[in-house]
Amino acid sequence: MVTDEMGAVRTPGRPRSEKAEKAIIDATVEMIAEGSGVSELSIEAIAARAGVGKTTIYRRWANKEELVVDAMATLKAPIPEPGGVSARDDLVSFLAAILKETGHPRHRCIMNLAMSESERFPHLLERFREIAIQPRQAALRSLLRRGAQTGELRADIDVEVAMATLNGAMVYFTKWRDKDEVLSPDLPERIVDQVLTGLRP
Amino acid sequence: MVTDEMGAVRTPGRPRSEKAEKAIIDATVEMIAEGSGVSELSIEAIAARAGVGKTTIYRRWANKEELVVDAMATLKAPIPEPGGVSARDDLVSFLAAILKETGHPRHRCIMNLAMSESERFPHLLERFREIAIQPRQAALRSLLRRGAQTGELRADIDVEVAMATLNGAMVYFTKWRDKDEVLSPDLPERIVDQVLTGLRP
DNA sequence: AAATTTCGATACGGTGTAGTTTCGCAACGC
DNA sequence: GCGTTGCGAAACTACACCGTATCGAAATTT
Repeated sequence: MVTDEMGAVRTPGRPRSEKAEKAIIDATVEMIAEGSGVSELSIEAIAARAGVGKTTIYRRWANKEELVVDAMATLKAPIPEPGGVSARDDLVSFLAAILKETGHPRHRCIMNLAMSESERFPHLLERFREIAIQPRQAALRSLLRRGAQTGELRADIDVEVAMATLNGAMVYFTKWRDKDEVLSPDLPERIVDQVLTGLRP
Repeated sequence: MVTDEMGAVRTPGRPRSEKAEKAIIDATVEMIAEGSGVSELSIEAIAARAGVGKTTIYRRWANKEELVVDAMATLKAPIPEPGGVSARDDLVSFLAAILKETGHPRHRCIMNLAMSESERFPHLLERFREIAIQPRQAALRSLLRRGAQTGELRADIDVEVAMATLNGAMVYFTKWRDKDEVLSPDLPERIVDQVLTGLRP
């Protein structure tokens, strides 16, 4: 018996292939990114795409949902950087980062699942909150709090509502715009400036 | 050969049953409202639920997507009433109407489809825009324009961004709140007031 | 070398659905 | 009454996928 560098016991026999594991998860992520819902995802298709036997999948995951959950867990939330000069600039950068992500298939993957299937797959929803929603909410919240402290924003702002308007506006544009309507790249600025300034004269 | 009151030619033989047609569409809507995605909907299940032979469905619709499209077409956009005293009140009423709808299964049906499957089913997306998005956008847009005309809002507001923040904020709360977090009923007011006032001191 | 475990491949029985066809009956115009 | 068409029910063929089992080869410990 042998222990690896982590101190874990290594059992005899051929070790599990990390390459296969990665290929399986990659295939899963790709297929979701291409628009497959969880229910359309078949183990057979994943195995074929990953160039792997079905056995290799079943040996590692008990069911589809767990595989998808693990696949999502590999998609790290890209850290939105807080380090700007003003709250306004930080907010613009934050929204710009989100806008940029939506073009990336990996995060379209997260989005698709979040929007559609989270209701039917509770574990998935849980993991999704953890990976995608909460980090961003936390970042945005601290941005707003800091702005309120420095006096750039009112001290009594409703942070949750502010988060909803900013974040919601981006989602609205990226998900519900007309099919071939182009997103103007200054969207983040327009949104932030309007939210900061308000609509009243 | 006979013509009905619309002047259309009535072919010989037994006429198609409107009752069956309604039952089919109702069953479809119900199942979607309960969380079925388009791909999970089976013609067989619809037929069984509607108390109808599969033949009766296939005779009318060539495929599932067309059936779903027709089913959605029966869900009228509930007219958001414009007749308030101030732009602020109108906006609050508008958001309140949307909030109320989200509790209603029929509109959860629309929402679910819109969020999830619209990318994969272009006809569906098209119809969804027509039924759900465009009427609301139009109503909200005219509300904002009117507010700008009366001077209650600035004359130079970015209407599209304003729509996105208001509408997006509601969607954000209704879709992405924590599972058992309750929606405070004054949400529409909080959103509208913040969007109108802005975040700056 | 022997034992053990995983690998990809393939095959298997079982289930669910698609879409078609057939049946006997019902509803309509002629 | 007759011809036509729609009706619900059932049977049918054809897949796709599930989850398991089996295979010979490969990788690793003992």
